[in-house]
Amino acid sequence: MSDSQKFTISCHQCSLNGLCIPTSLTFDEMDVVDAEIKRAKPLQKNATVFETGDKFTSLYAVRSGALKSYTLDLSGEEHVVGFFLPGEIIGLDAIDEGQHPTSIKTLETSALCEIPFDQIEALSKKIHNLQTYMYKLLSKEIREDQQLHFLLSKKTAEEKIGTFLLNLSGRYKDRQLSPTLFRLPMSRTDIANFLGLAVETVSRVLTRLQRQQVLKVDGKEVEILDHNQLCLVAFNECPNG
Amino acid sequence: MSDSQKFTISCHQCSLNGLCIPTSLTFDEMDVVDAEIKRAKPLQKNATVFETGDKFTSLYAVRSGALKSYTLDLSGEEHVVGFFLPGEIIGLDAIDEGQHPTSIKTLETSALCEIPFDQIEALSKKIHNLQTYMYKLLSKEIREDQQLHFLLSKKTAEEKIGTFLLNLSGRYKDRQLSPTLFRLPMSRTDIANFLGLAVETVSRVLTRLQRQQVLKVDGKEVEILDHNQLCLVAFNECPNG
DNA sequence: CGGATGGTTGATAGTCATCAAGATGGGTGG
DNA sequence: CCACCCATCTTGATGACTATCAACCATCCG
Repeated sequence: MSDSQKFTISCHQCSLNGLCIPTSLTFDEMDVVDAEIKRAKPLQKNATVFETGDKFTSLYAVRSGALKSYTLDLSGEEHVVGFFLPGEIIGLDAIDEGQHPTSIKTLETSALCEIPFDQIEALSKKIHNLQTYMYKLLSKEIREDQQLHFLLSKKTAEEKIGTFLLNLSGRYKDRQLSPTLFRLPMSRTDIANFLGLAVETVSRVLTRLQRQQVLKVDGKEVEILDHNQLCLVAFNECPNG
Repeated sequence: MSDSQKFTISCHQCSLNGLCIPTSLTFDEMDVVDAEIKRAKPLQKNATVFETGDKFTSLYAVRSGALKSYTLDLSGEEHVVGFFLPGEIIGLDAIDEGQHPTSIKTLETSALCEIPFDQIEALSKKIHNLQTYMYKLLSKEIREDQQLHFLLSKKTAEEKIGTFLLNLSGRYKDRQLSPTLFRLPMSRTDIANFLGLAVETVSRVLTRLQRQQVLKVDGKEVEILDHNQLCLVAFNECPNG
């Protein structure tokens, strides 16, 4: 198999699994899009993809692994902005100013697809669904940020952590992975930082939920034992009544 | 002057002041865009523009006034998601799902331009700068939400309110209004709700900042007396060293 | 004038941060 | 292969910030 063939195949996977463009691109259109997506580049744990202030040229689709985005304030304190799992797109916050407002680091060995943004701009004028996809992708991020806003401003520590776990669970489920048994790719410190809590609080809540038979926690391994109860903790409500 | 002429003129203002498309549309292109923007519709105080779950068809550019977006949780509690001032665009969070995740109410008499989204989609394939503008607009919102995330998860009540006031100040300044003397269009309750604080805390912080000669507060009228000091309160830092 | 809404002020209590110390565990080098 | 070490995590004790409860004041409007 020639190198360019492998490339095309890997990039078809990008379109289908990585970029997740959901519908109705023709195969020809997919080829055009794929041709612009650069080969996935593998990165070790703790590698920096880009840093605050770096020039923005490309979006990145996560193929495998997990990453965090963060900023540093003047006193050097880290602020975790979000986490990225396979299938998610990195860099949407950088389009506006042409430089990245956040830094990105891998939390474990990861692979990314680089997608030059000027190509997206050019192609999205020709391929209607790609433009629609981009608008929806950006809009979805805004909507999710609003939910996060609610989480951070109104919820207790227990609700925050419950919601966080359910969110991760849902994202794993979307990727055909187990929604009840998974591994936290990030440290307790990162979780605490992201949720605006102290590490100690995260630790305490997790052990409390474990004592209550809602979770089983072993280091980074988490098993959701009682999904309904976890929903109650997170939302004060339960999907089945 | 014919009705259609008036329409065009009002809509040129939309492009320049309302939509704030910053650069390089030709006059012909502006005419095309403007032709699709519906006449500003005036709304009284406390009017509902749309509600959670309503079908999404248009974005709205604020021409005058002020609005808030909010959701209601199951117990009927309101959660204020954000505020909109003249020149800002409402509805970006609705593109993804095709229905509005939030409700919008006017905080005072306001006027909006309705911009059908299918027209934006169609035109942004023809007019490069419009597509770029839309990408940047959406991206900017994401970036600002990240800053809000930081505000809510890490800052104290005083820092939150200081930052909130400076944010408003900046937005008024962008609109050629006084950045030091302005009127809060929203109630203390809305501010508290938005920032994840109790009304009492907002009230206390405002009076404290007034005692410290940082602000002058009279009901909804606010005057920033000591901008540097307010920056210190908000960010622990001061623009001039 | 009186009720309603919104805002301010005071007293108390609860949640969570902070400080401190111990436990666990993964990685490295001897 | 083991021992050590550093980072991460957990657990406990204390205290601070801010929510809550309660009362009072101002303003608006019928």
